[in-house]
Amino acid sequence: MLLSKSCIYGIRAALFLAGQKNNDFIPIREMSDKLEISFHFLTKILQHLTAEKLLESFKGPNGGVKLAKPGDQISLMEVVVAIDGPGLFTECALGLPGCGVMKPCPLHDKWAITREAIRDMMENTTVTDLAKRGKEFNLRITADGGFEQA
Amino acid sequence: MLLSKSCIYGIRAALFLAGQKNNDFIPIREMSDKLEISFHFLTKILQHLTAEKLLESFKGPNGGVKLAKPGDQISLMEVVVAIDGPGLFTECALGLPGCGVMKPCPLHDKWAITREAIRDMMENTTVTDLAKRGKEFNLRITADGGFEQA
DNA sequence: ATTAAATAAGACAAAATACTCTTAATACTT
DNA sequence: AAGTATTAAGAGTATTTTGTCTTATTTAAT
Repeated sequence: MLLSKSCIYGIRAALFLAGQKNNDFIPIREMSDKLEISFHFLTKILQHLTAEKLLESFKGPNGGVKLAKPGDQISLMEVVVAIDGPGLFTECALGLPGCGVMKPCPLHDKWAITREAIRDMMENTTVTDLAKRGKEFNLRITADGGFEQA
Repeated sequence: MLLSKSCIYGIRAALFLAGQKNNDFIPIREMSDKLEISFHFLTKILQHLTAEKLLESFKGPNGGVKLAKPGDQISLMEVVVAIDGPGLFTECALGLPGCGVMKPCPLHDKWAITREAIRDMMENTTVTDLAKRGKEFNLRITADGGFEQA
C-alpha cells in the first residue's frame, strides 16, 4: 500500500477543510461523522497534523480545527510527509539503508525516476486543487457520498 | 511504504536466483545466509512464490528453489503481485472502494497516471535485467555486501 | 534400511498499525 | 460560578505484519 490508513484519513480530512467556504474552525465530530471515520482515531491524526503546523486547533465551544495556511499553499506531499514521514520520497524500494548514487541497489536508477514522478505529482497538487475538483464534479471523499454531501 | 517487507525479501531472493550461472536448485539456507534474511521467514515467502508458480522447489539433498521460468520472462511486477497482491496497480490512492472513471475520487486522475508509471516501470523490468545490472556493477542486494558477495 | 539434507506446514511470539475509551484541560455560555 | 462543548493526552485493545520455532515430509547417499 502506498499510503497508510492514517495518512489517507488525514488527506481526506484536509480536503474536507480545504473545501469549506471560509476557513472557520470545524469540530472534529462533524468531520468524523461526514467522512465516516472513527472520531477518536481521526482526532489523534488531526492532533498530529496540528503539531506539524498544518492545522490549527481551538478548544471549547465553536472550536475545532482549520487549515493553518491557505489550502493552495498546502501540497499533498506536505500532508503525506507529516503523517507517513518522508520515506516514500527518499527511500530505496528494496529498503536497503543508504541506497543512493554512491551505493545503489540494482533497482535504484529506475526507482529514483518513478519516485520522482510520485513526488512531482504530490508536490504539484494542493489540497485546494483537489477540493475544487471535488466540488466541481461532486467527487467522492467518502465510500458512498459525494463531495458536498460530505 | 511502497512494498511490504515480505515483498522486498521476495524480490531480493528472485534477483539472487536470476544472478546464478545456471538455473540449479539453490538451498534456502544458502540464500538466507547470503541475503541476511531469517531462514524461516524467507522459507515462508519462497513457499508462497512456489505456490504462485514463479519458483520451483525440490526437497531433500541437492534440493532448494529455482526460477520456474527464465528470469528474462519474470517481471518485477509479477513478483510484487504474487506477494503483495495487485492493489498497488489497481487501487485508489485514498482507499475508496470502486474508485474509477465512473465514480472517481478527487485524486483519481492524477494517481491513475502515476500508478501507470509505477506499473510501466515494474512490468518492463525483469529480474534478469536487475541481476545483470547488479553483477556488472556489483550492486548491493544486501545491506552491506555487493551482488557477488551475496 | 538408515541417516542426513532439504522443503512444507503450522503453531507461536513480537512488533507495528489501527482503532477505542477514559480522563484532563480549555473556553464559551448562561 | 456552573455547565457544556470542544480538543489533548494517554492508556488500553484488536488486527495485521513480521519473525521464530517445532514437527512432518520428501529425497539422496551410504
